[in-house]
Order: sequence, then C-alpha cells, then structure tokens
Amino acid sequence: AFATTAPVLAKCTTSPMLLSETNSCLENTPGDMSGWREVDFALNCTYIVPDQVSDPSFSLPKAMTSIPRNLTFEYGAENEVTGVFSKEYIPQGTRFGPLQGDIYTKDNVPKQANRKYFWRIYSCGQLQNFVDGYDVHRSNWMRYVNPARSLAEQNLVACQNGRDIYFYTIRPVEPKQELLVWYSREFAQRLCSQQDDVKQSECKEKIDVEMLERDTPPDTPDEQIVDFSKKVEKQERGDRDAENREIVPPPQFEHREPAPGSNHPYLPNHHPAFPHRSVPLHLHGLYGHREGLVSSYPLYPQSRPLQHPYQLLPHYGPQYPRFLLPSYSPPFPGMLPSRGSLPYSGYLGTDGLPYPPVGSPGLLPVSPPYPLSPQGGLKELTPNVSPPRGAPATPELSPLPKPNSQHQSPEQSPEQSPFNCEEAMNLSLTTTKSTTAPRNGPGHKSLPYPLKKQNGKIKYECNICSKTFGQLSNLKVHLRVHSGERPFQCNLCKKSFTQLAHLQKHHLVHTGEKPHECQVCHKRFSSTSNLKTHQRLHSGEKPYQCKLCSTKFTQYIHLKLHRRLHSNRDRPYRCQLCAHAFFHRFSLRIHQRSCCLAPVNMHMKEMVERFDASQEADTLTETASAPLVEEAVERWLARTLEGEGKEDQEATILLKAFTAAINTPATPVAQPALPASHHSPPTAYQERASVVHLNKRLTVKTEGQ
DNA sequence: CTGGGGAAGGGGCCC
DNA sequence: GGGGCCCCTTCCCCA
Repeated sequence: AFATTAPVLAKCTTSPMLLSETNSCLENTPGDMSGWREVDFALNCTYIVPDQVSDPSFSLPKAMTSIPRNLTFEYGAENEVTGVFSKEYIPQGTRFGPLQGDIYTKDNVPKQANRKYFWRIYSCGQLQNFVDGYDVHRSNWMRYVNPARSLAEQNLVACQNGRDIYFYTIRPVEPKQELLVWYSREFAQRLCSQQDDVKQSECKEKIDVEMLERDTPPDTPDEQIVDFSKKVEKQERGDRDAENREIVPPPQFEHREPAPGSNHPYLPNHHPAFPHRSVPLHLHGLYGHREGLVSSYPLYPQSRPLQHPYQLLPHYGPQYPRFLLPSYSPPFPGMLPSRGSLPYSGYLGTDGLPYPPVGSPGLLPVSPPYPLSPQGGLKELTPNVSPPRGAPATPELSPLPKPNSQHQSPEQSPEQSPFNCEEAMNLSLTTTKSTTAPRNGPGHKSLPYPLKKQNGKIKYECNICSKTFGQLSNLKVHLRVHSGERPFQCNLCKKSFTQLAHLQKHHLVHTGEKPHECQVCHKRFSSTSNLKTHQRLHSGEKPYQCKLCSTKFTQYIHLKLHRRLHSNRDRPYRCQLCAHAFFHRFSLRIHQRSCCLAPVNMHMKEMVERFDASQEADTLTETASAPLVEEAVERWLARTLEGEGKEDQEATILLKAFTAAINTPATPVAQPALPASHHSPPTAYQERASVVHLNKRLTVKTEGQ
C-alpha cells in the first residue's frame, strides 16, 4: 500500500515552499499527527464539515440545530445533551468548526459570566479575546463536545486557526463513537505561557470559579493544561514516569469514570498524566453513560489503515490524490473532500481559491481557514469559512499578507466565497432540492447543466471548461475532474478514483491479474492500451516521428523526451530580434507579435515556446491559416493549463494574447530567418509531420464532434 | 544520457 | 447511472 506513497514523499521534499510548513509531518509515522502544529492541521486537513444551517424559525437553539449531519447528540435522563457522537465513519483529518459563541475581550467579560465554556483566543502571544459557548442560542454544537480523559480516547484536537477554534479528527472516528477533544500542543503551550499574564489580568477568584465549574477543555486553568505532545511522550514512557509529571489534568478529567474492569494504563485513574484525585462529580453530570461507551470501542490507536498525512497534500497534480474516501461510498452528507485533487487547485504556494467542486453537491474543497505566511506563521485574515461574527482581518504573526487570494475577486466578500459554510449547505441541499443552488463560482453555475445544440443534437455543456457532452451522465462524470470527487476507493490501498472502471482496473495491481495477452509473444498485460502499445513492437508501427531528425517512436513520451535533445540550432525559425528559435513558422510569428519586444512578458514568451513544441503545433502545417493555428492554441491551452491546475482565467488571458498575435498582419520582421545550416526551405517540414498517426480525439475537444 | 518497454492512472465515448 | 472499452499520458525502470 505504501508503494504509492513513496513518490509522494519524495516529491514533497522537493518543494522548499512546503518543507518549512510540514517538516514535522514527514518525520512522523503515517497517521500520526502528534507532532503536527496548528498550521499543519489547517493545511493538511482532508475534509471540512460545516455546521448545519437551520431555519431561523426553528425553535431549538443553535447549539442544538447546528450539529453536522454526520454527528448526533446523546441525551441524559433529563433530556440534556451529554455528549456528541458520530453517526458514520469519519476519517482522520476532518475539520469541524469553527466554534461559535459570544466574543468577549478580557476587559469586557460580564461579571456574572459563567466561564465554563470559555475558550481563549490568542494573538501575537497575547490573550485576545474569549469565545464563550455558554449561550446555547449563540454558540454551536461544539460546546457539547466532551474533553478526552486520555490520549487513548481522544479523537479530536482543538486548534486555533486565525481567530477561530476548530476541532480536527486525529484518528478515524467509528460510527457511534463519542467525539472527545483536547488541546493541540501549541494551544496548550499558549495557555501555559500565558499563565503569568492571565494571573495578572484576571481575578484569582475567577480562576477558582473556572476550576470548579469548567467542564470542557476550554479555558482550562493554566497550571492544568496538558500538552498533547507530552501526552504522547508520557504514553510511550508509561507509568514509570508518572511520578515526574509536571502537569496535571483539568478537573473535568478527574471525575470521569473509567471503564469497568479496565486496566488500561491511560484511563483516568491510571493515566500517567492524569493522576487520580478524588473530586466531586462535575456540575454537568455528564459522565453517567461512560461505562457502556468506553467498553464499546477498543483502545485502538487507529481503527483503519491510515494514510500518511503527506498523501493528503496536493502538490504535484492529480496523480497524487490528496484525499481518500470511505470504501466504495461517498463521504457522508456534509463531509467535504479537500481541494487536493482539484485540477484547478494548483500548488499551495501559488494558488488562490480553488473552484468549488460540482460533481457531488455535498462536497466542498478544503482550504486552510486562513492564509499561510511564507514563514509558516499564521496571520489572521477573514477565514474562508465565515466565523460567526466575522472577525476583522488583522495580521497577527505574519506581517506580510500573502497574495494567495488572487483567484478571488477583490470585491468578493467572505460571504460570497465558495467556502462559506452556508454555501456549502446550499450545495448539499441541491441533492434534493436544486431550487437554492448557489450562484457563485464556476462549479455552481454548472449545476443546471445548460444545453447547447450542435449539429442538431443536444449537448450538455460543462460551465467550467465548456466541454460538451452528448449524455448528461458523461458530463456528470466529467464534473468530477473539476470537483475532485473520487467516489471509488480501493479497499486495499485506499486509493480512490473517479470512475468505477478505473478502480476495477486498479484492482488488478493487487491481484496481479493480466487479462490481456499478446497473441504474438503471449506476454500478458493488465490493460488493453498497454497491450496495444506493446503490439507496436511486433508490428513495427512507430506513430510518433521527430520532425527534425525523422526518428520514430512507439510512444509519444519517447518523442517528447527525444525532442529535448534538439537544441535551438535545430529550430529553423529564428527571431532576428532576440535570437529565439522555433520549430514552427507560426510560433515565430506569435512570438514576434506578442512578447519578443515586451521582455517583461516572460510568461507569454515561455508559453509560446511551449506551444511551439506541443503536439498541437505539430499537427499544423507551416502554412496553416490563422483560424487553424488559433484552434490549435486553444486546444493546447485547455489541455496544458488544466493539467497544471491553472484556472481558466489564465487560459482566457493567454488565448487572447495568442489570438491577437496570430491575427496581427505580417510585418517584415516576422519573416523567418533560417540559419545557414538549414538549406531546406520551411516547406520541407510540412511534409514531415512529427506525429504521423495521431488519435483523432487529439483534435476533437468535445464529445461527438 | 538516451532510447525503449512496461505499469498505472485519467478522461471520454458508447451501449 | 453503470459498465465496458478505448485512447492518452506519465512515471519508472532498464539496457
């Protein structure tokens, strides 16, 4: 299973931009998030689960109605909420939140405030404000999540991202399992480091109140904060170090009942980090249901094979899937796969806002809730997922705003962002009622599947890439390319695919089955296309020919590699102004009319060169008409930019530049100047098409054309 | 380094 | 919508 992760790891190390962000991830074993920083959670989380958006006329408080669909409350004898449980399998790396509630600065905390649901938000190392989850009408379901009593049972970690608090799953959560949260290491460290300040700025009696009343991790007294990493360390060391503990658990841990008969060293009364102390049962009386629960699930470290976190990263294109889905089933409603596989998502360091997926309306891409600074620090900009009361975007740790929102128009408000929670919910609704389909983003506008007529036949058009399809189902499958949805997962290696057939084909990798046999040499292949390629060896067919040296190849990739060998001198069309040379006359023309005299336009220059060396350019004759060249450019741009995860805005700009250059009337300088070594006129190259046999679909962009 | 062969994944078309 | 199939592309490895 890890064979597929190896190249990912190798590739990750080649990205210096990401190294600083994620080094810690690499050092850990697959699935181990104990070394992760908050930034790692934000960066690498695989799914986001938004809160449910309830009808305002609904009589229940928001804390009750906001619970995501994949979670459920457990109720006590008095019908009070006693805990939050999963309804379905929830993968590791799932983000919940942000936590909602009343916001208080440390100076305007109401005197009568009950602080047991207080969470502290820090900025620049200083206590910035509190989020108070006490009020059920203003807080969300996260107030009900119980604190973990031990590392063994902890499945959520609380992180401050920007000025919001999110809960991330640090291991897969099985159905009917309780969500139990504890602080991230940094969170704990912040709380610890603030100990003195807090003591100075807050009344000691308030601290005492907290100690007595607190029931959740929030705002745990500083001296009782447990560092997640230390918990790991202590778990590894076992009881022998229990004596040396420097940190003690918050009071809420101390009155949770251990599982009957449990002798697990990390359950409360044995946990090295949580020495048992006899204290009164907590005010909430939450833990009467413990016995059944604890015994109902094992003290697993991970209940399913975990992927290395780095497999979640989308650095190098679609062949490295970032997110994984439960076996053969799409994620539960409301669970949102990451943007990782979005072809348009690009690299983390350069992309802006990826398009929202459209294939599965319940799915939305994950984006860190705040931009990451090049230094790896956090800065507080308006989160992509709108906080309850929209904290202003003020840089915190990183002074320089990172221009990574280039894909989002400046005037686009956070509420209009495709990552807005409510948008996500609306998208979810479109599975049943499409009446409220969101209007923003290219994915959204695709949902009504606009019809087009081509040659008298109805076509379904993809509004992202404008490809048309004769069948709606084909369009729907195609939309997965944009959405990143990969509903078919291999249960052996957890790789996921957009189509069942691909999964079936992939399965042969595991079985070793090779159903396709070469009738000549009886060698067997897993796929027909590989057999076909192989059969060229017997037939002698070499469809790919180099235009410059006439060498032929059986595979296109070989031609591509071969062409690198031809240096500038082999390119017959040389620019007299800058000495750049091209394989094609039309490329030279484009070059001279678009970028040659505009040295600042390096990107265009590079793109002209790339087009010149492309298959599409090869299919043209040197005297091809402007519309034909334009068409080839368009095809090439669509293929190239999509493959690189670039957005269509860039394609549009480039196409315009190309088109303008192609259609500019000829000038004397545009005439090719052949090097002395080239005595044959350009027309000679017309007769030596580099690709002798090209699949017809190379020139066909839309179905049935 | 280059050419060559195979493995595997991805997109699309047709039934 | 699902399944089967085809073609294309890329990566990897080897000589």
